[in-house]
Amino acid sequence: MQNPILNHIQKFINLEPSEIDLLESCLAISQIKRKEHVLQEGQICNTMYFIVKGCMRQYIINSKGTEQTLQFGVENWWITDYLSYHNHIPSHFYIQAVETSDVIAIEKSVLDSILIQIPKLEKYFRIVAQKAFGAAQMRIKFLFTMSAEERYNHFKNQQPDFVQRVPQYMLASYLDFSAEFMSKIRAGKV
Amino acid sequence: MQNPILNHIQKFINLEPSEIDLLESCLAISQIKRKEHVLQEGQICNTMYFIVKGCMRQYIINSKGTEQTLQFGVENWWITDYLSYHNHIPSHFYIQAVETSDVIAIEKSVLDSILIQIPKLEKYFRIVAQKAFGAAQMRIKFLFTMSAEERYNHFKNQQPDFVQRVPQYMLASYLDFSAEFMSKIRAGKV
DNA sequence: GTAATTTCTTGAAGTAGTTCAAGTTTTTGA
DNA sequence: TCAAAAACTTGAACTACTTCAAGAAATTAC
Repeated sequence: MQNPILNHIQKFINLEPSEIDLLESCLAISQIKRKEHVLQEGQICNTMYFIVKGCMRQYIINSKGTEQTLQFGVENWWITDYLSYHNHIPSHFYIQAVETSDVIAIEKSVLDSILIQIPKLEKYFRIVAQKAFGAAQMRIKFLFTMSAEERYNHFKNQQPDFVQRVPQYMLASYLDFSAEFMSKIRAGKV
Repeated sequence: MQNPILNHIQKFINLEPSEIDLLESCLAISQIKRKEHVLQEGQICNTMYFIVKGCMRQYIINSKGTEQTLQFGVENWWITDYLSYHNHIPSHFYIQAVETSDVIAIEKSVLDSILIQIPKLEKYFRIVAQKAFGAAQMRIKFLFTMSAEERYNHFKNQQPDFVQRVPQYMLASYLDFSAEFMSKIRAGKV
């Protein structure tokens, strides 16, 4: 059974057998235990993570000491801090496993070398990044135009299973309201 | 004098003279008058715009009929709706010139063909999209962690000239507060 | 140059959310 | 299996912002 990342890549580009071999040889799956961090605030992020199985999140700790989740990643998503990655500057974010997860961690030096050997992969990463940016724009639209309750209901309609999968306080902060208010929304007390 | 987009591209990749010629022949600058739209809500976006000179914005009209700016673009920025562009679905956004602007408009069919002829350009668009996504993540962080006044001051410190360049009500909506509140922040009445 | 339009300002009243604190329930891991 | 830790709930008090309405100032375009 081949590396699951290859299925994802081949949704966007076609790979030659030799290219598949090269990727198989470079890309190993590793397990990140629940609550384990792969990036801490202040570190320079020089790794991209492809999530094979599980759930990761990017979060910050705000001035009141509360965690706020900026991004979740599940199966077939990439997660990293692209700004730290590209500019070699300390990250503003934590990246952590929400569930014990299988990921493919690719260091920048390795990826740069793979991209030179298989230039075709540039297209894959271009499309992944462009779609992610498009999704971020929609996320900002929802944050701007919907009330807290509307954001919760919209998210629940779009991702009914995911709502069960993560602690409510993480989802509340992702939707930009407090854990207490989430409780009241769910109880119909708003 | 060569097409200004070439300077931007060559910050990230090296182009051969023949590739420069090809790009010069495909890419023309057009002028978008102030307030003119290049994308309306509901249209399918099949063009990317590179801003040579001027200022564009992406915005929505919310349920109260008020415009809310999600993104500004200035010199050397790309602006488009990537989700509509990639998925061929109707856009949620308007894209409009804030100032009369010079842009290079590239249709998807043309760009796809250029990318086949100059695969190296994939890297350029990959990096542009990854950096844009990184910037969007930071934007969400600021929206989550700062008060309205902090967001205004932070933006003013980062982009002092830009604050003068656009109507305050547009900047207010970009920073996610009302035009009236912007007025009070600036007057020190908060 | 001036009318028309757009943008900015101000105060008063209202509200969608937060914060706090304490108790309850659920989940985790040895 | 059970103690400890993590997650969820509730109500009361509070606040950072919005909304509205009306007038003033600045900018645009013929």
